[in-house]
Amino acid sequence: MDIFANLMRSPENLIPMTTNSQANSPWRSPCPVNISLELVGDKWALLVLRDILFKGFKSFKEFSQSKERIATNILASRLKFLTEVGLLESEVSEKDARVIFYKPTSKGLDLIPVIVSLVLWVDKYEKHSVPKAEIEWMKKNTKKFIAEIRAKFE
Amino acid sequence: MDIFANLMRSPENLIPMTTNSQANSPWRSPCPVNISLELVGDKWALLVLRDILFKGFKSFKEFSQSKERIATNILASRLKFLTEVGLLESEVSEKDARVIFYKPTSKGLDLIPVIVSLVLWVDKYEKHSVPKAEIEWMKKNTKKFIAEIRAKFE
DNA sequence: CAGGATCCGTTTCGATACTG
DNA sequence: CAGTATCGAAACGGATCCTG
Repeated sequence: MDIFANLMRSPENLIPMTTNSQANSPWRSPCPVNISLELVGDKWALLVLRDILFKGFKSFKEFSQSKERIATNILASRLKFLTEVGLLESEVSEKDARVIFYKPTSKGLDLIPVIVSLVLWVDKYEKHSVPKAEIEWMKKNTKKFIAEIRAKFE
Repeated sequence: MDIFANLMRSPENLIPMTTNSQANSPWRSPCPVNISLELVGDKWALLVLRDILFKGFKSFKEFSQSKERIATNILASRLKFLTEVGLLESEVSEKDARVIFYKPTSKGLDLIPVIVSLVLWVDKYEKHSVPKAEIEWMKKNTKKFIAEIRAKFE
């Protein structure tokens, strides 16, 4: 997991803008478009977040049994990473001391709109083997939808 | 670039839902949350898109000179991939036959909202070394902002 | 049995040199 | 200018092992 350590150490992961002399650019001054490489650059990070936010997964076991079959070592590293950057927090189950529950922080919950907009894009252009009605509702009531999911964790 | 070939071949890249028996899930039926792994799982794909959509980059040279210093072989593979999946299209410059211009397709333009929501999230939580005023305008006039960028390519 | 660490072969990345 | 070719470094991921 050296890559994450490096990303965290360096401010470069926040992709600063280059000079903006491009004619086609909509910006007058330096382009304020920062993308978090640490987050979007990893196949599993956003995936774990989706499992938590939209599927209600909480424990290591649930994540590992997800259809994508993430390897346990990879999963462990991602949970650790997401916790370290403040997107998730963990707590030991009261009922079973072996079980650790992961839940999104406020910062993590604020990613819901990002995932939602991505989901809507995917639905428009890629295979959708999922209920059309719910996607439609999600599209028409985006804010409410986001609020509802948020409410489940607060 | 075998990974992309495989992703394209397999419908698995559209992360189908597992059974949804989780108590905390907001879904009644299979969760319609598909994320395009091929796109978000790669550090460079979204980055190239950002350079095109928000910085107005067009040519191989411009991308390669971007601050993140993407290696030329990686850049070539990503441009090829993004073109193959229909997010970009290329055309040879009329002025210089050596130069190839890449521009977003309609499908690519539809990703603007995704990137915008990500940018707003990043601005809220990560270092912002960019004009606050423009981010604020972008936040308050999101739709107009998106439309303006779109208009530059249509 | 849950969470996760270790080992290790395989795949992918990415810096540089090089080519049409 | 727009890419390939090469090759060492890094990450993946499956199996297995460890610990409470």
